[in-house]
Amino acid sequence: MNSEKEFLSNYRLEDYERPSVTTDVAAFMIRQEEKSSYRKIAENKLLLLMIRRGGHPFKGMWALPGGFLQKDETVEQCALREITEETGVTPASIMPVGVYSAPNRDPRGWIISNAYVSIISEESVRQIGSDDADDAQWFAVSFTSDDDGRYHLTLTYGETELHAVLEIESQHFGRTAFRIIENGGIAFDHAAIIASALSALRSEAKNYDIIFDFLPETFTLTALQKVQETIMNVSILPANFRRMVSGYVEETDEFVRGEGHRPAKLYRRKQSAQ
Amino acid sequence: MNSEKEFLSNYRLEDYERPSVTTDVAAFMIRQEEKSSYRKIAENKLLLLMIRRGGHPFKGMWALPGGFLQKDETVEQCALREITEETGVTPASIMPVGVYSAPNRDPRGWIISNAYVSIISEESVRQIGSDDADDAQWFAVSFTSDDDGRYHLTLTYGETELHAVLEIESQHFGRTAFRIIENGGIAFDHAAIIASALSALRSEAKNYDIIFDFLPETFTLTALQKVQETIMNVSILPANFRRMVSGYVEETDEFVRGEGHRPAKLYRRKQSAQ
DNA sequence: CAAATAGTGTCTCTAAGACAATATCAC
DNA sequence: GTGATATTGTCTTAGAGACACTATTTG
Repeated sequence: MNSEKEFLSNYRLEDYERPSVTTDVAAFMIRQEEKSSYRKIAENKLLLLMIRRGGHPFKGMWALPGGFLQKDETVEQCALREITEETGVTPASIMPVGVYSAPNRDPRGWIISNAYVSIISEESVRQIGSDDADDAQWFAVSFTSDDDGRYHLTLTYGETELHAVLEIESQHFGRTAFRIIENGGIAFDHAAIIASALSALRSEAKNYDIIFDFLPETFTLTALQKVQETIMNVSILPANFRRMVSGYVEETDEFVRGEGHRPAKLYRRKQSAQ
Repeated sequence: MNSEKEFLSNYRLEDYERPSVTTDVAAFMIRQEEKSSYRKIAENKLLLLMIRRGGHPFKGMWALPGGFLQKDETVEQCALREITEETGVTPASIMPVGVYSAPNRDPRGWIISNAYVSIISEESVRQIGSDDADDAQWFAVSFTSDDDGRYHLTLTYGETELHAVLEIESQHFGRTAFRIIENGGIAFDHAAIIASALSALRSEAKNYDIIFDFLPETFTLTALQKVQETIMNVSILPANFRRMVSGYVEETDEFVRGEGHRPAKLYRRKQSAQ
């Protein structure tokens, strides 16, 4: 009969084969485009951070930022660390989207990935600036479904356009897992991760949980509405949007002036549970 | 300059330290209790499968069924395999609830766990029977919150009562992650996994996605309502429940007779997307 | 008939969508 | 004043909760 102490000192985890564990992070940001004319409102674009792979495998293709789990951290901390290393910015929010563990998903061997989605405000990126080499870029995202139940993910940066085709594999919680039909030049199974991350983003945006993370501390309700419309890919009547978020925001005394029309009151997120 | 082939043949994953990866599964079942009197309807109990640990660490304490990930399977397949090995039954449904990777969560070393929740119908268990040793048992589950924002998880089997206290750590999607205040005799961090699994179960039950998995192919609407009430821990007016699920079910020609009151029509789940 | 569940009809209330109207600035 | 956005008010409609009522069986 062993004591627990004896047992543990004799225990050899190394006797069993183990996978390598990584995290891959889909980091999203919303950028205001150029105003088409003064006094018109700026359009928003949803952007995703991608890294061009410098080495094999999938050399030269684009992939999500990610890296190996270290012994002294949780997978969530690992995901945060990856984004901070890559952008210099700590994300406003981060959440898991799934585990990818198909035996042949990585040609280097047995590697399973914990996928996360994170949100970065444009403001924080502007403050830090970007000293990235040109191997890290923000791609504009488009994600739509056609009549055949297929989903089209298009990432655009300058002349580069990556177009992946996917279909639904399973649905749990508000989340959807996808199967890749064409990876469109996106490395590994990352096209599926990105699609799943987008569906997670939309699911969370439904109850206004995460849209604030794209904006600075204070914001106009119109700016908040544009974020919601950009993520959900819908358009909302201002009167209805204001009523729906009214429980989640509180007024400040500040106004935004000088835009060529009626000044807009600045709001901040209400902390109390609605 | 290497070719991809050369690169891969020289690649040594073993150069990096790797964690062991397990899955732990919270398997739920709903059992009809004895009728208090003839012609009265039977009450339901929510049950959770637990295993008494035969070895160190946490020897003699109760834990979720689980095991190490094998090289030729996904984590989801691993979870399915564990439940089938333990019960002889393939779950009607299975879904992920989170990854547990705190560095010191397992005294044996660096072990991260993929947690799943699965649903088993009482019918399937009754058909297979249980040849388990007495180290695998179904515990009755109670999960409530008090006014201080604390959550109380109570597992009962015969004389054995395990009572854990938890609080909310984070909320994403419909899911909630918990922090353990007292583990109540539940091994590892499994009390937190169970709490999270229950919140996942409730979240999924909201839109009637999983309640059918607790029942046989055909069922009465009252039986379906009892399942919903048991999981959500609420009571619903029959008229309203019938209206709400009407889009998810379709009639059969069968009736249940001989219960001392008006016969109930049997329904089955409607396959078409509502 | 009594006890019990099965099943239907309808009133109310809330929240979301549609739309009209007013307010306020920069030029 | 004009062009643009900011903000408010209200009509309509869909869906959930409450509740009263009818239907059908076994003993």
